[in-house]
Amino acid sequence: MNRERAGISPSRQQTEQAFLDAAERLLLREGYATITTRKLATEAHANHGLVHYYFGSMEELLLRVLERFTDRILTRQRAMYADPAVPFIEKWRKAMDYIDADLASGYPKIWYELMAMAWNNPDFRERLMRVHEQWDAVLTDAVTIAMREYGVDRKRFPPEAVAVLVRTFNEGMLMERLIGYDRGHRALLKMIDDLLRRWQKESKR
Amino acid sequence: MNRERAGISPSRQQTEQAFLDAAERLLLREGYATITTRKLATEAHANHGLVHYYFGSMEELLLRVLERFTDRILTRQRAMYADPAVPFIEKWRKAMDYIDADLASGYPKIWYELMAMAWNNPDFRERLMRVHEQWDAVLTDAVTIAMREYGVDRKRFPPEAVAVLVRTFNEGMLMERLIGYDRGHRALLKMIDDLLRRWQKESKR
DNA sequence: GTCTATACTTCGATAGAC
DNA sequence: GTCTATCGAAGTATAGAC
Repeated sequence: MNRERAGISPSRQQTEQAFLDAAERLLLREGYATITTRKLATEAHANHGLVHYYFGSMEELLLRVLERFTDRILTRQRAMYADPAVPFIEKWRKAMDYIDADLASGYPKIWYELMAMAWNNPDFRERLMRVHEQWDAVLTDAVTIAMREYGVDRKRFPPEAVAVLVRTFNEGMLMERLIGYDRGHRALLKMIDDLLRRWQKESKR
Repeated sequence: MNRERAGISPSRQQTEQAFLDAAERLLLREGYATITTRKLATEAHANHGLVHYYFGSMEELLLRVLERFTDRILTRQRAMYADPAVPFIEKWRKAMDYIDADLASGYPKIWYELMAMAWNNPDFRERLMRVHEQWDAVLTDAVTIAMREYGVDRKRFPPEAVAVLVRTFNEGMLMERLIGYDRGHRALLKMIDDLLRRWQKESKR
């Protein structure tokens, strides 16, 4: 008897989502390696037989987790960077504010667990490459506009390259924080903020 | 009969190393999640009972892998960056040359598998924090000297922050390559090389 | 649709033969 | 020191009861 006695039986949709939610919590707490159908079912307050009935296998379920999770992230990133009217420095600061909130919510841990699965799974790898492509497009656009806005020399600092720098240093920084290491992170973020502020000010003259 | 018939029985030392080598190969090929004592023993051409006899448990064995691997990396990094007489651009280019060679040899994959284990294991995390500290010290020193050499404004670009940027963007870039994504990487490396070359030339005048 | 019972496999770990 | 046999636990997956 896993469900509340007085409650109405949840729909299949709801139970599926409960499984996906539970899988994210397990990725956050223990990592992908130790997830089993039984543990997942317990976490989701559902029956472990349903995992196979709904998803076929754990592998399929985790692929669904990946898709749902990356959809969510991409939507947010697009919303954050898309508006060309917003000065880049504001987008940047908002993104940096997200870092702390995200670490508290566990987003990065889930993201990197999915990445780690992709290192050893072609289906996951394929999906994550597409996500990176889209994330790349959004960020490159924003950086291109920002550099025009700030009048930075596009020969010396190609927007494409700068966008990659931003993307990769973020990925590296978050990964370091997953092992509890953040030496110099604050100094780096301050350096970048100072730089953006200076450009922002100079471009207004 | 796992060993060659004509050969002399290998020493315990040799067999231990064979286990550690085999573990690295499995990390490279399949990731940490699927390593078992039996698979490891097959890969090492040894008996799976010896894993427990020598190391106590798979956990202990993998911790030994972590220690041996990170020792190797730190030694190389120190050798590469330590000499203050070598111009920074030469160190940098050597480091960038290593990237391709390393990816071919599988070093980064092993490194990130160990990182992924650390996300869910306090002992691993502790060890990797110390490695990052030492790596940080080496790189910060090298960057500090380089920036003095190149006469870069240390107020705007604190060496500590620059070192973190270099470290993190490298980590992020390598991680992207593990999923087969490298869009813009070449452009970014070229941008940095151009910058260093310009500084190098200007500083000689 | 949901859940339990069960088949089958594989794991870590160890006892005991050699 | 090395290897095999084996234990008990836990896994995936499914058949069949409800």
